[in-house]
Amino acid sequence: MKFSAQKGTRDILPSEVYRWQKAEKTFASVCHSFGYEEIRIPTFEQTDLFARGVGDTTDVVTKEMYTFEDKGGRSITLRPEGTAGVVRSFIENGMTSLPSPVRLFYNITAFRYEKMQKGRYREFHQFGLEAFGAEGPSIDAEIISVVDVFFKKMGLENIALHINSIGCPKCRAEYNKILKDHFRPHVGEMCEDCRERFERNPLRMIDCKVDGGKDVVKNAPRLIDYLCDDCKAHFEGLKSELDSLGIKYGIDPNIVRGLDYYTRTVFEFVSENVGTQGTICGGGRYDGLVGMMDGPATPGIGFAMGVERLLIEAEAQGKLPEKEAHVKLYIAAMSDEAKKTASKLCYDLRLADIGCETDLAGRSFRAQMKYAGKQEIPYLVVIGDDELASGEVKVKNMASGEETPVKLDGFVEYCQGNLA
RNA sequence: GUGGGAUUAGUUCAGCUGGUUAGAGCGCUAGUUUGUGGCACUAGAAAUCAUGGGUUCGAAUCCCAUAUCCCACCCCA
Repeated sequence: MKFSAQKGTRDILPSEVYRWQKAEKTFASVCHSFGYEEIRIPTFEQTDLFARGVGDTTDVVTKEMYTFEDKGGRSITLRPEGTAGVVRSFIENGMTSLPSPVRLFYNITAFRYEKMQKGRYREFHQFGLEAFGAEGPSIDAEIISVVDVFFKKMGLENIALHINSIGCPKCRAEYNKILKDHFRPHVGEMCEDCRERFERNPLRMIDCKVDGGKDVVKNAPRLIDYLCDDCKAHFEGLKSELDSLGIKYGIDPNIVRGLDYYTRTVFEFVSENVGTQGTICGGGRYDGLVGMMDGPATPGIGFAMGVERLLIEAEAQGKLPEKEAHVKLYIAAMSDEAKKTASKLCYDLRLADIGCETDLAGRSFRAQMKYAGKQEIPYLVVIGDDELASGEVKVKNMASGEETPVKLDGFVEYCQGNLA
């Protein structure tokens, strides 16, 4: 019986983990530069949190959650996204009384039971952030610019930003009526899902891939044309802030977002390179969510970015980072006596944060050289009888072939200053 | 949940219409006399041909089922 990684999960091996580390470091640093602080939340929560927070009619909640009963009889769910947990933590830990906006970012794994394909896994990684307590459109522009700056720091270009407004409960109720009036005569011709959507959430009929080509859908009234005055002003405000930041965007009235908590601003960063799962990053405002979770009414906004998709995009754009050499120096030893010296030297180097290796396998000198070459270790030192006698070694730069004599006494100090 | 394609050494693949001991490149191990790597040469390890059935004198090859992977629908990050 051979074990294998479970469907929809994958190992991130040393040969690619450095890409993840680069992205994680960059994301954290960009977030910090905007005043966002990292939060780490639990991997699982009580099931109701997601049912209420994400919306109990959404696909994510109805068919994609990893839910189980624990030994104490509690219904537990592996988080399918980050926002609900962060909101819970925000309320539970009294962050509502912190000066606003409260800015939080996170780097999490999330779990959805889905049929996998390109850029879509059952266990996947998200970078995300949430900002609480800011009502005006400036914060909307700010979190969009976090993504924009992050992409730039990753060297990525041409990832299209689409924005839309889906209004507040007030204008949405109004619009739903108008939309239903529009679709009512045609419901019979629409797909099964749409007939269901007509009752539950007519907004989503516009987004339908099956009926999308039909005139009824194309000519459907757009929510964005029926926003209330406040929502309209908010959206205009966002556009003008983005303009003044020089961030390009397109308005896509079809962005609906499948999570129930969104209000007003919704946006996506979309790429052609990721397959049909083109959305690298999606987010929006959720002004009702904190209140819905029994916290004090607090506006909120956030986004989540699919790290797998981000890295697919980086690869497509040829912007994967260089792998850095953790081991800087190889010490080849020619005798048992030399090996003792080499081991001690390595020990001291490591205390000084300098990565190094020496032979453990009892390999021949030649084989040691071969190993160091294959590992592409950038510097080499040979220790034999001559070196032991003279107390001096030659540090060879493998790229240039250049050799520098260095006394064993003070060797660590030399390495600290001179190994690139 | 619905479709399409795939599954042969660690890895990337070859193996024609079923015919004796299943191959290659890369990688790995060792060696090419213990003083300078990547190259080259030599040798070696490594595959119950995804799993389970079936057809056949004979199956990696044909059929069925299952699993997994990839892609699309759907949904989303």
